[in-house]
Amino acid sequence: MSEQLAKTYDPKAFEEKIYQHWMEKDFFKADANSEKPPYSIVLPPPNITGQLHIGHALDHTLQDILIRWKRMQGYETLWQPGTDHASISTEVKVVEKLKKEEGLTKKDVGREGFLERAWSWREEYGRKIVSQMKKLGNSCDWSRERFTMDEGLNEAVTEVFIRLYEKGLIYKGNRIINWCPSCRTSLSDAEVDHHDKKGNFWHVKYPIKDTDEFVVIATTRPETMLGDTAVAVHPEDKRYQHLIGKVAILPLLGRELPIIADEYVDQDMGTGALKITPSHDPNDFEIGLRHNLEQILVLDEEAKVNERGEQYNGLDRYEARKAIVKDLETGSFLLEVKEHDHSVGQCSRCTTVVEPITSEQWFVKMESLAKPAMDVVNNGDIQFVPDRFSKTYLNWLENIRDWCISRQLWWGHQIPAYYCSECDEIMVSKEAPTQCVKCGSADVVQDEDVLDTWFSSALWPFSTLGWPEDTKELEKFYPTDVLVTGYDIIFFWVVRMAFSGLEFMDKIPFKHVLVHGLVRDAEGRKMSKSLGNGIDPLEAIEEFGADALRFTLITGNTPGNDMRFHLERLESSRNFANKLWNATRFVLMNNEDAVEKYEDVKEHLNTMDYWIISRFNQVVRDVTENMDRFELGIALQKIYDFVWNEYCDWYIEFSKSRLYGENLEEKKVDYENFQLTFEELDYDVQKKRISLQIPIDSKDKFV
RNA sequence: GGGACAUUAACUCAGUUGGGAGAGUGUUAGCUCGACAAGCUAAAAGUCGCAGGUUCAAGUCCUGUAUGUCCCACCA
Repeated sequence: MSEQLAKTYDPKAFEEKIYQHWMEKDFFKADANSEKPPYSIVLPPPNITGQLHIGHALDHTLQDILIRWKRMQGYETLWQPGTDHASISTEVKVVEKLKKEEGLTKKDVGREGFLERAWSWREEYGRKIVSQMKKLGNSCDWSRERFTMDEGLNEAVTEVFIRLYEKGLIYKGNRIINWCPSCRTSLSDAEVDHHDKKGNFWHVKYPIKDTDEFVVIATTRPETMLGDTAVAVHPEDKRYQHLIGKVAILPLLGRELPIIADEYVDQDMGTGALKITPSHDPNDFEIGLRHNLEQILVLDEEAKVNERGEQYNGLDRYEARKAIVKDLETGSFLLEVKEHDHSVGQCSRCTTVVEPITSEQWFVKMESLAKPAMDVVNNGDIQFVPDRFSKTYLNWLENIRDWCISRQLWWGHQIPAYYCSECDEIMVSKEAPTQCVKCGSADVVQDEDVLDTWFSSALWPFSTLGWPEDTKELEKFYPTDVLVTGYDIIFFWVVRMAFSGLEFMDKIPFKHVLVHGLVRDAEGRKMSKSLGNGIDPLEAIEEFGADALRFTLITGNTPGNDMRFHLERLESSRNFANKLWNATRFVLMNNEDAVEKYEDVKEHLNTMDYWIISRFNQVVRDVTENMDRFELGIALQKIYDFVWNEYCDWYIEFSKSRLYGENLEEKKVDYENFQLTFEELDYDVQKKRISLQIPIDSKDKFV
C-alpha cells in the first residue's frame, strides 16, 4: 500500500508546487536549435492596465491546451509570452493615479516625470499579470518574456517606421481625424464606437446674397456652422438649379459661402441642401478637397470654440450649440426643429463624444498593404476557425482607410521623425540627427507624438523572435502555427499582424486563427467594471482550482461563440478534478501487486482489461482528431465521458470484484446495462481482432 | 444600409462527413456497498423557433419567415 491520498482533491495544496516543478525542470523552454519539428504560438500580450480577466483565462487556456498537446506529441514548442504597453489605456490610468495620489496633472510633472511614473506602473502591473498567468497554469517560455516597449521591440518599431516611410507608405498629412477632447489625442477609426443618440434636426435659413431668397439647411450640429465654407446641392436637383454658383450668407457670422454642386449630396435627405464644414465632418472634408474649399477649424483640443468662432469663442461645443440655436431663433433664421436620432462616435477608452477635426497626423497608406493580406486569406494560407470570420476580416480590408498612427500621448513609442526649426525639414531616422540635412541648423527637435499602440502589436509575431536581427528563433519558429484571439480584435490586431508579417517577413505570421467569443455573465451581459458583474479568474482559482476554471471555460464552448459563465459549472468541473483524484487514489490504494511492464501482465488480461484498453485507444484517436480540428470542447467532453462513465463507473467497479473477491450481485451492479455496453465493446474489439469470451451471464466474479 | 450569429429537456449549452436526440445543473425515487455524498443506481423531462423544399432518411443541406444578440458603415 502506497501513501494514502486525501479523500478530496485540494488544488491549493498542489498547484503552486507543480508549477514550480515545471519551472525548475525547464519544461516550457523552447530550444531554437532543436531537431524536433517546431510548433509555436505567440501569446496575445495582455495590457499592463490592470489584472487578468476571465477572457484572458479562456484565451490562454485554449493556447495552453494546444501547446501542451503538441509538446507531448514531440514537437519543439514555443509559447512566446509578453505584455503590451497599451499606450492610451495605460496613460489614462497613470493620469488618474497621478491625480488621485499626487493631485497633479500630466503637465505638472512634464514628459519625463510622467514617463517615470508610467514605467513604475508597468513594473508593478507587468509583474502582477505575469504572476497571474502562472497561477492559471500557462506553460509559456518565461525566459523569453517580452514587452512591447523593451529595447528589442523599440528597435523593430523604429525599423518598420523608417522602412515604410522610405517606401512612401507612411506620410504626414493634414486630414480629418477622430479627436477625443478628453484624452486630447487623435484616435484611429477602430477606436471609435458608434451609438445612436437622440438629437435634433435644426432647419436653418441661409440667405442668398443680393436676393430675398434663402436656402434651408438641415443640420444635427448647428455649432459647426461656424466653420462652414460652402453650401452644396446635388447637381441635378431641380429645386436648387438656379442657386448653383450664387453665394449664400452664413447666418450670425455673415461670411459668404459659395453654393456648389456635388454628387455626394442626397436629394432626399434633409432639405437636399447641405452646409459644408470641411474641418469638422469627414464627408465635408472630402467635398472640400474636391472643390478647393477653405478649411476653418473652429474648435480647439478641448472642443471649445476658438477665435475663429468670433463671438462664441471660449464656449464649449455644447454651450456653443445652445447659444447658436438661441441666436438663430432670435435672428429668425431657425425655421423648425425636428427630433432625429443619429449615430454619434465615442472614444472607446473614455466614452467622450469624439470630434472630427482636421489635424496634422501621421498615416499609413493602406491600399498596397491590404491587398496581399486579403490574398492570403482568400487562397487559404491563413485559415480562420471558424471560417466565417474570414468574412469579417476581408470585409474590413476591402473598405480600409489609411491608418492614423500618431497619438498626442506620452506613453508609447515616440515617432522617429525630427523637424528642423529653421526650415521645417522632416527627417526620419533611428538616431536623432545632430543637424538639419537641408540647412545645417542644429536646432532639430523630435516629433512629440507617439505611435498607436497597435503599431507595435502588429509586429509581435516576429519582433518577439528577434526581428530585425536574423535570428535562429525566427528561422525555427516563424511563421507561428496558430493565433488564438477574440473576435473583437480581428480588426485591431489580426489584420495588422497579417499585413505586417507579409511586408517585413514576406511570410504569413500564422497559419490558423482560432477565434473565440466573449465570456459573458450568467445573464448574458458583457462583463464590465461599471456593472460589477465580472468574474475574477483568480478568485475562481482560489476557490475551485485552476483546472476547474479551465475545464469550465473549455467545455460547452465552441469557437467563435460567446459563452455565459455560471458558477455552478465551476462546481461540476471541480467535481471532475476530484473524480480524477479519487480514481488515482483508488489505484494507489490497490497497487501492491502492480507490475510495471505490459509484457508481464498481458497473459492475465481479462475481458474488462481488453475492453478498457480498446476504449482508451479509441478515445485517443477521437480526441486527436478533434484537437486537429480545434474542437477542444468536444475533445475534452470525450475525455470526461471516458474517464467518468467508462473508466470509473465500469472498469473500476468491476475491478473491485477481482481485488476483493466480492459478489457482484451484492454490489448491485446492473448487469442489464452492462450487457448493452458490452455489445458496443464487442464491435470495438472485433475491429482490433481481439478474441473475447464474454461471461455476461456469469454472476461469478470476473477473473 | 450591409453582414454575422443564436433559437435543441426547467436552466446553461454540446451535437464535426445527413441515419442513436445528448451532457452538466436542477427535479423525483432509492443508496453512509472499503476511490469519491464534490459520490453511486435509476427515473421523469424535448413535434431541435415557424413554414416550405431536397433526400429512402434532416437538429444537421436549401429557400423563406419570426424573435433575439453582435459587428461594420463618413445616413447632413
